[in-house]
Amino acid sequence: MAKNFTTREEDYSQWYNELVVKADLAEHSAVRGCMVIKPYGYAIWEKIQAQLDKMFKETGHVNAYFPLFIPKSYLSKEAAHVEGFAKECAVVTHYRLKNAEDGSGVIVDPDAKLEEELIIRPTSETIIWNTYRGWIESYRDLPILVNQWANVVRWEMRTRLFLRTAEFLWQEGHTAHATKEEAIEESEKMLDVYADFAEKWMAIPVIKGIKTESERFAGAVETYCIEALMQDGKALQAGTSHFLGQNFAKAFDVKFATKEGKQEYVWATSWGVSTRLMGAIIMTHSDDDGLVLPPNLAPHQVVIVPIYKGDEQLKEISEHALKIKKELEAKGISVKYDNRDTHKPGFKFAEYEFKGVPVRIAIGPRDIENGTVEVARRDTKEKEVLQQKDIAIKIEHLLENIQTNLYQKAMDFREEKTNKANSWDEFKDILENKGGFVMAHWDGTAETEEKIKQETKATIRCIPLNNKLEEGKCVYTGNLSKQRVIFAKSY
RNA sequence: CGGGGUGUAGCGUAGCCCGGUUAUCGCGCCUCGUUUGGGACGAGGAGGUCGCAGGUUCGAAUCCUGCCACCCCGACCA
Repeated sequence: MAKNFTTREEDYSQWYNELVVKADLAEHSAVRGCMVIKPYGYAIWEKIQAQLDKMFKETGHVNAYFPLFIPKSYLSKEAAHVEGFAKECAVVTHYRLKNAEDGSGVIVDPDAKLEEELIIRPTSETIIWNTYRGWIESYRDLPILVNQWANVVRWEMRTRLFLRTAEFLWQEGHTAHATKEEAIEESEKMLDVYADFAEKWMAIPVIKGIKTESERFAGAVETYCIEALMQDGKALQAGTSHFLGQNFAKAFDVKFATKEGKQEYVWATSWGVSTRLMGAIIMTHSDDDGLVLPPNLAPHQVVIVPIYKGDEQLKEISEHALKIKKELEAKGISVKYDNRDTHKPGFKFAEYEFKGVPVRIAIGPRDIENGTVEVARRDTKEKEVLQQKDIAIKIEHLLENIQTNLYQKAMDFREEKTNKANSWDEFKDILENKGGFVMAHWDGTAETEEKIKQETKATIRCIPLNNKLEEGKCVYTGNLSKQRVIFAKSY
């Protein structure tokens, strides 16, 4: 049953389909590439949501909700934006069905054609900036720091479970500011929030950087990103934050009166992360035995499995188990006590390993006798027998330990897979044989970037923030370069 | 949209080339019993428009034609 899940993206698909966070691809072609997120998978998303939402609020943001439908004309107001999204939009053209005259079912009523087509949001900049025009008159109305939890649709030609689905869940922050400096500060601040979340909660090390012009968000002046490295050596963009300049303010005519009484265009940012993060967690930590969840995001941090013969023994063991459960819960640890009598302990052990529960406690007659429990950690598969006394504090430390260990393991892996290339041959060799991040000099032109992509499939993931400046020669053209940038094959 | 591949039970499959009883096997599911410290065992049972439509034939999962769907690779992208 165990397959080499850690090396190839296709194998992860089997994962999803078999047990873990099953994403059923709908059978009908029209909804091909959409996910059904099963309860256990959704519980992980809820944990992600809860923590991010807290961090957004701590940085002064509030939630709001904007329409799913965007009038077509809105989308066409910002030139670069429409160019970036036009090719992947789902369009609503009618508002009514009727019975077919030949009785063959329902058909679209041709009389119910919309005057103006509606686009199902691929992102909400346009409708939000159209709304902001009415909210902003004076510098006193600024800043606006709004976030939206929503679903969006991008009609991708090719979908990949979790990483690129036709419909996905995300949050999108849209802020408006009086000054350029404040807006830039906001986009950098939110990038820090994302990086913090990735490292402390998902246990995924990320590199903060800015995108090159060709990889920049459609309509942005600057795109900041966090880049993570998956176990198969491919890079994954885990989050983005954009400094939008005055592009959307100009497109939607959003001006404010300054203290001096002058009319000026508003400065904007937008930032988002999506259900792709769940893919990142799976592809960073999973092993051949299944999912491995970081304790901070696991729906159940601890599972207790009783081992017993007969109802009487179960009753006695349950008393101990529930007492331990209570003690753990008092420390804020989420615990599941699995007393189902329809499955044997061995089956449960395997099942929770597959689901990535960080810590498993087994308790049976032997333990009752000795006042012990058997504690197994998911990340290393190590087991030890511990005294029930003070178990809560031990488990608390163990969970912290697992969280740190997962991060360190991922960090070690990334460092091993980050290499410098000083020649074109070396560059190609690393990409082909080692994978991972390649630090190389680049002459700064989009042409060179494009040629490298054509020849190797690798793209510039980002130019790291606070990058070390060093003189060098472009790995492809030999032209002068002032710094190394990060190349990788990516999802 | 281009190139390749595949459709048989909830999942994974054999059979197809070379047409012939009641469509194979494993997992899963149901019942009963024995089990329960690492995915239990035995016995019995349920479950099928063989992707769809047409054709050839005494007879089609198997041969022919058309259609549909899905998967993989590429362009696009969080």
